[in-house]
Formats: sequence, C-alpha cells, structure tokens
Amino acid sequence: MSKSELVYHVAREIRLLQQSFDAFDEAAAGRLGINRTDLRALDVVLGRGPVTAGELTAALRLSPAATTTVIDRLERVGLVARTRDAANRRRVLVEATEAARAAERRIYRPVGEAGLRALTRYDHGQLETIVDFLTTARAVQQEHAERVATEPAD
Amino acid sequence: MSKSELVYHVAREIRLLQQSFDAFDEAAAGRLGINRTDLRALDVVLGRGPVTAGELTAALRLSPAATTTVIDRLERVGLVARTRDAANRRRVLVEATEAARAAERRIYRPVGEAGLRALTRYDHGQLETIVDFLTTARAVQQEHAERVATEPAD
DNA sequence: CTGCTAAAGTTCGACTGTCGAAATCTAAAC
DNA sequence: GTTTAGATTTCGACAGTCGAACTTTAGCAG
Repeated sequence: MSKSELVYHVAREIRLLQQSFDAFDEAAAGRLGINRTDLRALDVVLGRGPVTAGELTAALRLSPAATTTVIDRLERVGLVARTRDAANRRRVLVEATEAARAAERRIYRPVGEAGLRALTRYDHGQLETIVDFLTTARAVQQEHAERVATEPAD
Repeated sequence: MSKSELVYHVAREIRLLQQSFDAFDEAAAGRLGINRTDLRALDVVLGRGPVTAGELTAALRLSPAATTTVIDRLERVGLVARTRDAANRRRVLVEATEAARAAERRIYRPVGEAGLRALTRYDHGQLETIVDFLTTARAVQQEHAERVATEPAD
C-alpha cells in the first residue's frame, strides 16, 4: 500500500473507531437501562469514587438542575447512592453501589482486557509510534475545536 | 518509558481523543447554530450528495418523524434544500446548499489538512502500524459492543 | 381505467431530558 | 443572632424524539 493510501486509511479508520466507541456506549447504556448522560455520570462516579453533585455538574457540563435529575434516575435504578456530606451538610455525595461495580466488571473489564492483550502484539517502538500518533491527533483536534469555537461567526 | 507505561498511555490517550472529537463536534454545531443531530445529518448530506429522507432516517438511526423535523430545522437555517424527486414524487431529496458547502470549507477543511500534514511525519512502516492499531482497536470495540448488546440481562 | 395495496413522508400528541429562576437548607461572618 | 454566601433541589417551560394515524403517490390486478 502506498503512503497516500495509508494516510487515507488512517482518516477512514478514525471515523470508524469513533463510531464503534459510540456503538459500545449505546450498548452499555441499553444493557443498564439508562441513557447516555446517566452512563457518563456513572463513569465519572466509578472512576473517581464518591463525588459531590457539584463536581458531577462540572464534569458533565450540565446545569445543577439537570445533574439532580441524573442522580435521581441513577439512584432509582440502584446504581448510585446519595448521602449528605457529614463534614459539610450542604454537599451531597454520590457513590457507586456494589451493583454498579458489578456491572462495570461485567461490561468494561472484558473489553479492557482484550484491549491490553491486543496491544501486546506491538513492540516498544511501535507502541511509541501509537502513543505519538494519538497525542498528535488529539492536539490537532483540540486546536481546531478551539479555532472553530472562537472564530468570528461569518 | 516502559512497555506497560506505554500501554497505559495508549488507553488514556484514546479517551482523550474521543473527548476532543466530541469537543470539535460541539464547537462546529455551535458555530452553525444547530444541534448535534442536525450536524450529523448535514455530515451525511455533505458526504453523500443528495439523499432521500428515508436514507437519512437509516443513516441517523432515527424515526421517520424525527428525520422530518431534522430536515425542517436544517432547511429553516438554509443549510439544506428539500425537493421532491421528479422520478418518484413520494420521495424527498435532501441536498446541501452552497452555504453548507462554504461552512464545510471553513470548518472542516483546515482540520483535515492539518491532520494530513501531521501524518507526513511518519514513515511508511509507522503508518502501517497506525492503521493496524486503529483497525484492531475498532475490531475489539465492535466485538464487545456486540457482546454487551446481546448478553443476557443478568 | 378503477380500485386496492404498499411506499415515503408528514402531522399530531405524548414523553423525556435539559435549562433558568426561585426556593430550601446549611455554613460562615460579623 | 442576623445576614450573607454556598450547594442542591423544585418548578415551569422548552427542545428533540417517538409511535401511531394520516396524506400523497406508485404499482398492479382485474
């Protein structure tokens, strides 16, 4: 394959990879009977441990009002528990339940392990190339997201 | 950096890359004054040329009803034109306007070019590694999306 | 032709997720 | 002890999506 063909493939594969992540998230949300926003919230809670409602608001970039209902929904299906912070009773702490951690194991662990296994196929230099590529791609993407967001409207 | 550190970085960078794509789409939608669904629809129309409402419904995985309103919104802001197919007057053809193509040039072309430039830094073998990585990652992701979607509920 | 059935979109009413503003409850400052 | 500020929730309104019913057009059987 020529270099320009490879470049074309990279562009194409990136799109497909995005779509496959999307499909995975959709499947995970469906499996848990929750929507995508709630899944993102659960991800944050599972990843960072007990978190305040305010932190969740910031992490999800939602309004405080919306975050309240997100927590309500997750609590109602038993994936999250709400407790008032003993040290500062204005705060609400949101924590993943055992059911949520079990779901995490069932859903995310297998794909994580498969990912790691797949990466063992690459040698050290190849992994460096991959990391470099991912970092560069992200930098380009962020730079242009910034440009598009700030550019004059017309 | 050790191999296991590199593997860790790959996982982390993938997450960040996803987020940066998300941020870019958000910025693009904001710039055009439309929502994310409408942006996806516009993407399809720009990419495939004139498309029927039914094809759009399939591509976006929306209901026909929702697709109608997507087209309504895009038409109202002048990014898309609706015409009845002369050959089969039940069909509605949706076509990108010149304004939409101009927006595409302003928003997407610079990032596309930057992406291509960035890829020229890699030699042939490195590009092969990158393509292989992307293809593998997608395969893993798709396989597990399938698993999660079909697995028994508990 | 005529009438019937299927196809492609649209309209309508209901529901869900999100928001801004006002309200509630708690902590801190004076 | 009253006031001010902080964290979350409640409330009313609005946008996006859906399923079901409806409209228009095509294709076909008689």
